[in-house]
Parts: sequence; C-alpha cells; structure tokens
Amino acid sequence: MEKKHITLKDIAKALKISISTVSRSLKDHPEISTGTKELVCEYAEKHKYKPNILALGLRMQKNNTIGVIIPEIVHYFFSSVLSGIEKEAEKEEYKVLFCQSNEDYEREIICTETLLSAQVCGVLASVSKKTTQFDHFQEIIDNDIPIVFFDRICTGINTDKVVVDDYTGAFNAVEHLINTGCKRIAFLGCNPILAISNNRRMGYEDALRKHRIPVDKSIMTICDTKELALEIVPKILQSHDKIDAFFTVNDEVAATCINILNSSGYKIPDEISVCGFTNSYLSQFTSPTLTSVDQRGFEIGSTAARLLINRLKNNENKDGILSKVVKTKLVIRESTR
Amino acid sequence: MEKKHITLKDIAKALKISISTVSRSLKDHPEISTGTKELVCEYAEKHKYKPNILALGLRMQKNNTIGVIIPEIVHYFFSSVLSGIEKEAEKEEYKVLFCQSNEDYEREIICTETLLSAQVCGVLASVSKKTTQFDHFQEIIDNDIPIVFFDRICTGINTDKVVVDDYTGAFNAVEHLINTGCKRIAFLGCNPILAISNNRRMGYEDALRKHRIPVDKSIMTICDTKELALEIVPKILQSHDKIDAFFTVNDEVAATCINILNSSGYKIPDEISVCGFTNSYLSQFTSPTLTSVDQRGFEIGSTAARLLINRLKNNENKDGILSKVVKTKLVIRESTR
DNA sequence: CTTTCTTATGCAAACGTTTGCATAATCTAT
DNA sequence: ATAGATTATGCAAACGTTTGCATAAGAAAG
Repeated sequence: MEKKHITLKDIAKALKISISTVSRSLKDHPEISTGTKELVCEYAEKHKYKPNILALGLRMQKNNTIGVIIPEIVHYFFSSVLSGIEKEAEKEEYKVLFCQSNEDYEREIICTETLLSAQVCGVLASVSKKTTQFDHFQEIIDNDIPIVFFDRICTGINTDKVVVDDYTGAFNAVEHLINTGCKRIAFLGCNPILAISNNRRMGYEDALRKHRIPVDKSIMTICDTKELALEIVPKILQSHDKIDAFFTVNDEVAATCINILNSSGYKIPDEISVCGFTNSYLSQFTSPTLTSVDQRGFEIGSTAARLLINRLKNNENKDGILSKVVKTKLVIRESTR
Repeated sequence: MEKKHITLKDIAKALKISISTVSRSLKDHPEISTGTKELVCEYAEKHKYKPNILALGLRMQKNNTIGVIIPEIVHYFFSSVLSGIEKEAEKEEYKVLFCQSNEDYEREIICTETLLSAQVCGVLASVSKKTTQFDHFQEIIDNDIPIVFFDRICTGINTDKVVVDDYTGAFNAVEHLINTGCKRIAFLGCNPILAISNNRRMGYEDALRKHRIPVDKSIMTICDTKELALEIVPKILQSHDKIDAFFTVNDEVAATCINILNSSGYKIPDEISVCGFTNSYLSQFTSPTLTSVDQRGFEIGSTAARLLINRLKNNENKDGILSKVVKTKLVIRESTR
C-alpha cells in the first residue's frame, strides 16, 4: 500500500513552496537560498524522491536510452558485444533497449520500428545476414537518431561504424600457421557478400603471398557451419592429402574440423594444425584446445557504445563519419604447433 | 532536415480540427464521424504519425517496458533465456530493458535502481551468485512492480517464479546412466546454497537409491568450473578406479571431463560415460559429443515473460503466487552408451 | 524616503497524450 | 414549431518535469 512515487508536487505541497523552487533546489540552482535547498534535499532524500523519467523525457525530448539490434544473442560473440555495450551504457547512465532480429530482414524492420517508437536517442546495430535493403536504417537516420553499426556494418549507409580488423587478424593467424611449418593451408570461409568474409580471405591470401606460397582456389571454399563442415572437410582430406592446416572463419567449423580429424586418426597439431576465428567459449573445450583469432566482442560493444554516447553528448560535433577498428589478437592454444 | 516527429497537434492544425478529435479518430472512437476519421487516418498515415511514447507513458502511467536482470549474458543458458524473453515481449509489444549484474551484488542493486528509475512496468530477474540479501528486490515489489524470478530464484521473497525441474532432470539423467550399465557414478555439483544445486543432487541420489546403488559421499564433490575440474577429476580417477560415469552440474565441467578422459586414454563411453547439464552449444562440439540435460533456456525465458505479462494485463487478478516448472529433457549423444 | 539593485521565489507555459464534460449541430418525435 | 434525443466536436485538465519571466522582499545607494 505504498504511495506509488513521490513527485515534485508532493514535496512542494509538504514544504509549502512552489514546484519550481523544489525543482531548482534539487539541481542546486544558484538562485535558491541554501536554507530551502537543504530543506528540500533532506525531504527528497527521506522520501526517496526519484524523478519521473517519462515526464523528464517528455520535457527534455530525450530519454537516455540506446537501442541495440543484434542478430542472434545466443552466440558468444554477440552476447559479448551486448555485455560491452551494457557496461559502457551503465557507466554513462544510459539504458539499453534490446532487440533481436533473428537474422531475419522482416524482424529487423520491426526492431527499427520498435526502437523508433520507443524514442531511443541512439542505436547500435549489426545487420542480419538476410538484409540487402537498408531503408529501415535510413529512416532512423532521417529521424535524426545517430546509429553506429558494429561488426556487420551496413555499406549502403553513411554512418559511424566499429569493426574488427578481420584482414590483419586473418593475416596474422595464417602467418602463424606458416611460421610453425604449415605449407598447405585450407581456407574455410563464409558467404562473400559479407565484407567480413572477404577481408578474412584477403588476409589469408596475402599472408600466403608474403611467404611465397601459391594461393590455391581448390582448397578455399565456403564452409561456415557445422553441417557444411561435416560434409566438406572429409572430402578435402581425401582429395588433397597434403593439407597440413585448416584456417576457418569461425570456431564452430574449427571445432568440427578437430573432431573429424581426431576420429580420422590425424594427429593435431603434428600432422594438421587448426586455427579458428572468434576465440569463443568453445575454443577452450575442444581437444586439443583451439588456437583462434580473438574477435574482441566485449571491446567492439564498448567501443561502439562509447562512439554513440560521444556523438550524443556533443551533438554539435558533426565532424564526419567515424570508423573504428578494434584490433584482433591471436590466441595460441594446442591446435597449432 | 526532416521534421522531428509529427504530433497530434500538427495534424489538428493541418486539418483545422481539435486535438481531441484527432486523438479519438486514430483510436476509432465511436463518436467520431467516419468522414473525419478517414481524413485523419489518411493524413496520419501519409505523414507517418507515431504516438510519442513518453507522453503516452506519462499520461497512462506506464511505459510498456519490462526490465531484465541477468547475471552474465555471455552464457549459453542466459542468452537463450533473453532470447525467449525478447520473443514473448515483442509479441505483446513490450520493450525489453536489459541489465547485467555480472554476478555481483552491488551491481545487482544498481540494476534494480536503474529499472526502478526507468519506470519499467515489470521485472524479470535471475539473482547473482553473490546475493544473500534481497532488500533491493523487495523495493521493486514495494513499488508495486511485479517481478518474476527465473532459474536462480529468490527464496527470501514471495513472488512468481519459473524454474526448471532440476530434480527430475538429474534423476532421469542418472537413471539413463544406470540403465546403460553404469554403477559407480561420480557427482560433480555446485555450491549447495543455490537451490538448483541441491535439487540436482537429490535427483542424483534418489535415482541411485531407486536402483539400489549406494550413495557414496566420497565421489560427490563441488566442482562447477573448468579450473576445479582440471584439479579434481584426475584425483578422482586415481583414487577411485572403479568410477564408470560422471554426472556434472554443467556442460563446462562435463566437457573438461571428456578432455581429461580422452588424454588419459579412457574410452568414452565404453569405459566411462559422461553426462552434463544445460545442453549448451558446447555439447555438440565435444568429442565424443556430450549427452546433457537440456535446461530449456528459451522456454524459461518465454514462460517467465508470459507470466509477467499476464500479471500485468489483468492486474486485478492477484490470485497468489505462481510457480512454473519447465520440464527438462535428456539429450542423449555419444558420451553415454 | 525614494530609487535601484540583488536575491529568492513563484507563475505559467510547454512537452504530447487521453478523456470527462460541455456544447453545438442535426435529427426525431410529438 | 418545439422539446428531447442523438451525433459530432471541442475545451481543458491531467500526467511530472523544466525554465523564461515576473515579482516580492530586502539591501544598498542616493
């Protein structure tokens, strides 16, 4: 039977002063006498006054909330990102409104509408695999709401973005494989319409070139799920018996490789090395444990949030588009020599 | 240079009618003539009128937002839960405000304050491992905001909750081990102050009793992380050479068991079976793949959200506390016979 | 003792809705 | 023609803030 929430009006009435005086007292306005200030603050404290965020938002035309659109939260990388976002947002007293597109274009549109109608003051998004049109994102921008894309950025639209250095990450990983004696390294990539995919492939190719190893298209293929791996990897092993390493676009495929190799009697890493990408939770639990490129989800999230919040704070500062690159880091474990 | 957002007032002015008529037209109020209605709706449609959610919230004293407190989102189970919550919330046009306690008591308090100040109309929460006081949750209730706990429920407080049937899950898993020929099954559990832990242990013990296998405390221990497993499991293997199965409280420990067993030369499942709990992503990638009790994160999330939303919708209906149990399901893979 | 300048306070509008009540216009029945 | 009922519309308050402006009281200056 608690009173719902005490308001400025209640305080004013109790103290027999005006609402504006109460309001000003609470925000330490210089034109209020210290006596009244103390009185008000004490009363507010005692009765646990909390400003009504809706009224405040209405008055101020903003609600200190940032919207997040994530393809699928049940992935190590994306949940790390969300974690990073949350940390940064909390630090700056922003709230985080969470939406999930489920890798679906239609649902992504709904997400943008939800965020728009929730009147968030900024958006962080990673686009779904199925998205090829970007009008819904454009609409956010048209409403003067800043948006920062992370990881799966949106090439069609001119906004801030945060990506990982896929190219360098792949390059370093492949160079590590080469330096540890691998000469014939298969590349298991993903759909080349994603920028991510191409960058990793180019890192792979350039590392080979640097070390004068021929780039052989016959051992490069699209293979980004467990199912595909179960089908493709055995074929590669049979047809190209000289393969001595797999470099994969994610840890799921790498882990599947490891399992296939184990059960086919290959010694990892002595006969064949395996290197993944993401450095997910998984990589600590394969046997042998998996060498992988750390995709820095948490940092991606916090960096993106940081960027957005900065933009929100000094919104006069429209100094063009910012594009941040978070450095990957190769985490070497037992699956490479 | 878009106009920020069109309001009822704008429509009223443009159409030279009053704001109230516009408002009523848009919600198909019977006392408005069809002519005006059409006019208004058409105009609203054309100019993409979106009601201002803050004003609406202020007026209606609610904002259709539910707050979620999750210990650590970078866990398969919790991210599944969030996914389930999001699905259900979206269906009912609720927004999801996300907070993370990081398994920390202090941060959990901050989360509750954030949600309170955000004026959410309901809360879904799983308590942190470190929490032993519940005043902050009580405060939410004192503010007349319904709260539903999931998985890690809060025994000190009388509210709705959704849990998984840990007891039966464990019971069935252990019975499966027994039925496939295991006789000496080690139990690797977690901190008994969590209700979860006790329920699983009791399921384990009762399954043994049912099959007239003695409960032996010497092969039951607290071991709920990879680090602990790396230390404890080898010891168990040495001192109790007749162990023929491990039943673990989570998949992380189970996966670690598998790795230890593999590298010690044990044949899984022929010599030793392993059964985990959660049925996380991990369980598909161990070698052999892991038999595990599916903890139904997604269903937990959607059930909890459902419960909360029902409570919000007919808030007159205060028919006591509801406690829902989501059924686990044993997913049998290669690590058991 | 006026006048001017501080200092402290209050009034009222605004943010964008919803909704009870009043009222204007039209229609129906006498 | 007139009263009464019906239909369509508008007014204004309310939700809880912030803030420009007005104003009251007291102090300083003439």
